[in-house]
Amino acid sequence: MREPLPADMFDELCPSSLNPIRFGDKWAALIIRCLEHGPRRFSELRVPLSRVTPKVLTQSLRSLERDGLVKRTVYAGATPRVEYQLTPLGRSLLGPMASACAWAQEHWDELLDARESYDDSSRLGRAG
Amino acid sequence: MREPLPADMFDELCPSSLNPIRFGDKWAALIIRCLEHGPRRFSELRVPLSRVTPKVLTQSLRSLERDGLVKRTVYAGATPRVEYQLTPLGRSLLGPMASACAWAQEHWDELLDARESYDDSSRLGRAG
DNA sequence: CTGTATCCCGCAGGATACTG
DNA sequence: CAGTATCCTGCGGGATACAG
Repeated sequence: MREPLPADMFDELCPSSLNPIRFGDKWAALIIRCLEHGPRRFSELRVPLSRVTPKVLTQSLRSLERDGLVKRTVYAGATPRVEYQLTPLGRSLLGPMASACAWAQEHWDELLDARESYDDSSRLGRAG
Repeated sequence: MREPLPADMFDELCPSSLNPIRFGDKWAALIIRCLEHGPRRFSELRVPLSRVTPKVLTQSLRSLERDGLVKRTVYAGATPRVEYQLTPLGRSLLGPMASACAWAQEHWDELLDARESYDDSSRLGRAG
């Protein structure tokens, strides 16, 4: 209950200071879930991710590709056709993500309540 | 393998567009792990989180407190003494976080390798 | 259809110094 | 000891338009 903490968490724990725990950029997790049940084309992804501009979607996909989580396949033909799919490495993230997702489902209300009462008492306590 | 995706992932899946999956701000996950084995004082947190300025550490802690994940306790006395500890809600995050952490430990090398070969072929392929 | 090209901006987060 | 106060910066990410 009172062992000293390691001197530098950045060297001691997960590589790169545990930042992979954030699962990449803002849309990465959502994209991965969109690919969970099979390959999708760019335009197919744009539907559920309607709030993401094509530029940003491309950015995120490139980043995922770079990290070996997603594979991009171009099919030759008259009209462009590109498919994105999870690599085995990408699939291996589904477990942890499901775990985080379940947490959110289960505790989201608590978190919102906490937030609300914190804000309330701040407003009252400091009258502003 | 080709069911259509839900129209808007933001309404369909985890609350707030799955963003809780990012576990808060840049340092949140690290802080939570620092509190895993019991309450810590501000200055105790500063040691392992030596790269985080006091301002930012305070910010993150406040945010965690606001979300009901961390409890802040002030002990009266001659000199200031403040302790931070996980709430039950905060503890409930340890599971998912451990899962994400284990993933990072296990697959970090693969990810780095992927990144490297992606960057290499970009450099060669486009000669830039 | 699958993206780039530009331009733009808020704000998380860092540096540094100071306080009760 | 446990923070604030200020100032500053990068860049993630959005809007809009265009291209192969």
